[in-house]
Amino acid sequence: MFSIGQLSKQTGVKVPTIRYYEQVGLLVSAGRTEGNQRRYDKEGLERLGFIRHARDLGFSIEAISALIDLQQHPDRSCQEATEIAQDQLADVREKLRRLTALETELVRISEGCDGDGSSNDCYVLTSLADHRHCRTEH
Amino acid sequence: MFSIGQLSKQTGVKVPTIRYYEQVGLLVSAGRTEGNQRRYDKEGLERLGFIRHARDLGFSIEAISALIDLQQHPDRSCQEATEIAQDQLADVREKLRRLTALETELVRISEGCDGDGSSNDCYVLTSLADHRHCRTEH
DNA sequence: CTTGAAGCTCTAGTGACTAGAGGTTGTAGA
DNA sequence: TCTACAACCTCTAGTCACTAGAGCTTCAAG
Repeated sequence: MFSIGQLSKQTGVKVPTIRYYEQVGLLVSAGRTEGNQRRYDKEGLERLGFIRHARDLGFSIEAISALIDLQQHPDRSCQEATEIAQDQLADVREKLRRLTALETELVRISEGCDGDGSSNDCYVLTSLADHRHCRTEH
Repeated sequence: MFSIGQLSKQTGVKVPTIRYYEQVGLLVSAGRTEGNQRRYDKEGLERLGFIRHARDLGFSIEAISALIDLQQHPDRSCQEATEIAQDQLADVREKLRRLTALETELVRISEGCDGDGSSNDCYVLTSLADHRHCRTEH
């Protein structure tokens, strides 16, 4: 049996975050000692590991809830799980596309200015003032 | 002179967002009509355009505040502006790095599963349950 | 002069936590 | 067995950048 602090160390999830996950229903309410402190078993540890990993991959709390539901109903087709993962992938790809465009613009903006001179004619500022200078859509 | 609605249409920034920008000090308080409605001139329009563009590029409200301060003190060196832009670029690059790793994992996870079978042995779920399957750091 | 779109302020909600106050429990060492 | 104190508890409020809604007032076209 682990205390919340031990669970935190093993998973890398901060203590208040673990309590938050319980509050929003992502973790089942843990058992308690007589003095009202949370105690976790191996299952709790694994569950939190799953959540941690999914959060690292950018899944929302809502999506993770749905995935956990699926885990607990092994009779249901895993098509839903695949859909959630593919939605997430589409999301990540869209973000990549946008960030790549932003990188292009930021490089252009940063390189135009050598850091000398007054901000009067600073390339960073004039670039930001006028979208028409941009090479990409964003 | 423009009403807040006209300003919104011209810049693509929503009306409540414009009021929010004023509230947090990003936009100088607009002049008002006798009936207390906001009226903007060309300068207000340009300022909001600047903010819009910088937000699109991912700059925080705080960073934009700093950039606007610099615009209003043309005597100050633009080194600060360049620094802000380069910080933002570093930030974007870090996000790109992480997202690229996530994309790799998500492709691996999504492709492992054909959507058939029960969630009992769904590859998506087992992959998320065990970080050790991952090919990349994240 | 009427109508209704557009404006106003204020409060509260979003997601995923994080921080702090103020009190209680568990446990290691004396 | 006692004592210290780290770790735990709950609760409220704050973060960021908005967004939504209630309930009211003003502007401008017909």
